[in-house]
Amino acid sequence: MLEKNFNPECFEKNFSFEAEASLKKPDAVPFMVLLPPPNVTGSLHIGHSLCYTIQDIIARYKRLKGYDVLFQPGLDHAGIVMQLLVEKHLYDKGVEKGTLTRESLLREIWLYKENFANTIVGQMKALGISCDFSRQRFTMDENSNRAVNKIFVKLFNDGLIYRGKKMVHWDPLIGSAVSDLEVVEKEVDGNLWYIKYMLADSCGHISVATTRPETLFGDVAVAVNPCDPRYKHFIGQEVIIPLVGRKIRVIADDYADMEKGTGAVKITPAHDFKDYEVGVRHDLPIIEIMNTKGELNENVPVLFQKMERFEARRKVIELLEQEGLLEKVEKIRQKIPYGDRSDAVLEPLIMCQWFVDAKKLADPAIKVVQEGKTKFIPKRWENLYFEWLRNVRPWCISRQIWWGHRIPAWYGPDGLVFVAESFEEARAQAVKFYGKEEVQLTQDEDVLDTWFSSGMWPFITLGWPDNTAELKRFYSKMIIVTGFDIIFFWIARMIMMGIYCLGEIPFPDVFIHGLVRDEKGRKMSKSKGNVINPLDLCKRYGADAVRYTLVSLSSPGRDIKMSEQAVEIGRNFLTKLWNVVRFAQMNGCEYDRKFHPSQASHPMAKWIIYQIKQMIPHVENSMENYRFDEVTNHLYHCIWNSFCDWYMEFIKPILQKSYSTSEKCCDSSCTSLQKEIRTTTAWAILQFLGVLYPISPFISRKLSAEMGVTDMSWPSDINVDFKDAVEEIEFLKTIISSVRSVKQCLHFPIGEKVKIRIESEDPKVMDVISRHNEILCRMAGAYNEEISGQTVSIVINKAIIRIDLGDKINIVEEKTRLNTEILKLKKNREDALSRLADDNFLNKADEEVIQEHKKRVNDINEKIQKVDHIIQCLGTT
RNA sequence: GGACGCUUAGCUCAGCGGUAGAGCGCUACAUUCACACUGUAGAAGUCACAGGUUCGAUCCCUGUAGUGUCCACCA
Repeated sequence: MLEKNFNPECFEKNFSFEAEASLKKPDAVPFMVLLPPPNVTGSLHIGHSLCYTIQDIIARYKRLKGYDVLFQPGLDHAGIVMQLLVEKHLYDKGVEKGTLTRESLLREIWLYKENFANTIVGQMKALGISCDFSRQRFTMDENSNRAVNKIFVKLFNDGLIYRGKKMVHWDPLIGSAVSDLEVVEKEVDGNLWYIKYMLADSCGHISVATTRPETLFGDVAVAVNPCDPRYKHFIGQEVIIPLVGRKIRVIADDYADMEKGTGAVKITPAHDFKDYEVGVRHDLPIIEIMNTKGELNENVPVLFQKMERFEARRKVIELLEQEGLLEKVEKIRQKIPYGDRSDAVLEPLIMCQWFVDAKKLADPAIKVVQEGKTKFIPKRWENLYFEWLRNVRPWCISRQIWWGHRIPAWYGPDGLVFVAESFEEARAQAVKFYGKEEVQLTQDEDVLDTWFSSGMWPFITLGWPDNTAELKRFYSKMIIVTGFDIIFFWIARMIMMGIYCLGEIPFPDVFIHGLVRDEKGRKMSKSKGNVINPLDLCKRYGADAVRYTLVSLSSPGRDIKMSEQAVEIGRNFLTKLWNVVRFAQMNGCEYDRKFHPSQASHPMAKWIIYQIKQMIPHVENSMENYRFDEVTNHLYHCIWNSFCDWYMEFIKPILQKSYSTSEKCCDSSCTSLQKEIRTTTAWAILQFLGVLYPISPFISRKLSAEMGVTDMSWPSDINVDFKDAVEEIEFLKTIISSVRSVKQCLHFPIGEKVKIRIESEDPKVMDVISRHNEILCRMAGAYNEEISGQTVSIVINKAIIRIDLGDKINIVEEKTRLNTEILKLKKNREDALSRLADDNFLNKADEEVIQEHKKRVNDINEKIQKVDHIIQCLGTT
């Protein structure tokens, strides 16, 4: 028997879903949910909870629907993030950064990796995620490493990977290059300094505005717009760089914007992306003035050498001011690029790095989405995807850190590079190339961008490059669920890599969910202190409630405003369910496997069966469309409003034993009626639990087990036609609600029963009333008997319900109420009639709509007639 | 600067070419009946604004305003 209090903590921990997660159905249709691998560093945040819950719902639903589901978990090695984190941990333990060798640092990181991984798996299990943990993968597994090398070599041989000297975003704090995507622009307060560059051959100067005066040491020109009348005569002249005295030429280039600054801009090709392009156009020299630590190098005056970049900036300004070369300073808001992981100001530096020519990979990836082979849901995210891929730039994939896939490239003594899947192969290449027995080779020090291997996730998790059975069975049959923020980082690259490596799309559907924000709509962040920890919530409210709440709030293309209070939505609903099941249990509702809904005879049983029959296709439709908010909505109303509020109240007298003895209309089948109701009730509950199971699996399992059913199953087709019974019950519901409403509106004491009388010329209506008289009176708080004197009357379909409210009734008010009602009815009738009088409407509207309007008019007429009649009666009494 | 969203009840959000919906909140009543994490009833909306298409627009189109996000941008 269920405990009185619904306490998820007591039973959630007892359930493990590993058995069903690893269950294989070789004869069924394969379907795969590919879990985006969380960073091995992380613990799960509320965004993960939503993402994983959605995937778990899909996986469980598909399992119930008979698919052979592979729900594949894994972890990402998270190169830079992981190395930074472990270095910090070690630092806290007293290990200075830079004192460990490559090998010893990697050893340490692997140890941490094991710990972190266990934490994440534990958290996922607590949330009830039913992925197959026996198939847990890691981006640095043995086969993944082989895959990475193999693809690197293939891309290299195809000319799609190259090593070259280019300008990259450099993170001085991490000491590594990063890709464009790892740059975040932040708007900050800054200064715009106006500096005088004196003319070399005559007096006068050109003023140049800059936000980075320290880079003047690397200046090689000053550019002005060829159309700018202010500077036309300066073109070709020489100016002197302040503090260094080097002469540079004034050049004409469209790049100089007449509106910005002074219209003259200093050109520093070694330290600015745009300036670099100008330098190339004008064949200007490149002067690098900064080292990889962000300090000025030997190409600047001695005073500045080894000076940190921001210190150098202050010093430059100070000296310029002393020399009277600083014209003015302007306070501005400016956007500055920061590293997304280090939060350090990035420097554009020219360096030798490895790049992927993403442009060539992008074209087929654009095509498959255009052709609808891969679909984004909601569709509008495709725009973002196209936009990025069409403008994709070379992808810098080398990172100057140690944790990650080491680049499979080896250098000969003369610096020549040999790219191969292994050292042995590289050596063989080198031996052949140099024609010597022994060649000294050194491997490239760099590792690959984490996203390089993440891009292969769909197939390395299935065992590629080995030709496994899983690969054959599940590749391109999977769904990806993720947030829009990694469409570029991950989705685009998986599609590119998938097509390039296997010649086939990895997945037909990409479902993009919204971001989880705080209750005010702000992004959650540690610094704001508005982070909601999902595991705390699970502890307090239960994982089921958290899961239910998250998806009930998630609508397509919209972010979710989440608060702790919101979880009460799920908690309250599940408590209600718990209680109603407990009540059913207390009343001997037992599941009977042999029961079929078509056997039901009692109208209320038929009614609830019908409600469930109606709900199932709605839920299925919503599931197929990834509308989990709709799924919860359908369930909520069917369980709470239909089942608890109406059905349960309705059958209470039947369930409770005394009913069977006092009920007169029943013959010996009384106990069989009771049995039918009990069985129907249990059956209904199990249908609900089956539908709820994908969303809130713990409680579904728990309650199911209480009903003696251990296997969860999706409701099978309910093929019944209970139209008459449904109409009958709906009619009763309206009467009950209306009587209640009249009683309360006129302040009739709630606890007191009111006298009612129901009249109708239709014998069918009177039959319904007499059959359900007892429950009708019970639920309406009334008793049905002769009434003499004043009544309030309401019209429902073909019946008039007269209610005796004693001294609460005021004839004048009652007449007013009825007259107002007639006015309202007439207004509605007028609306409909005016449409029906319009030829345009009659000619052009759908026949169905016209009929509907006609019926509306008829119904209203009938009702007006009855209400009118009531008013007449009031007048005469 | 470019692109994409959003604007519906006090709040959070569904919806839809044919009489405007839910949850929460609010108001009144009920006090131990499975459930106060409850029940019953109720109030509450110019569907941002202006045009257009249509027999009919909250819904489709155009524009305006407000708001949010992403991309680009170190003068």
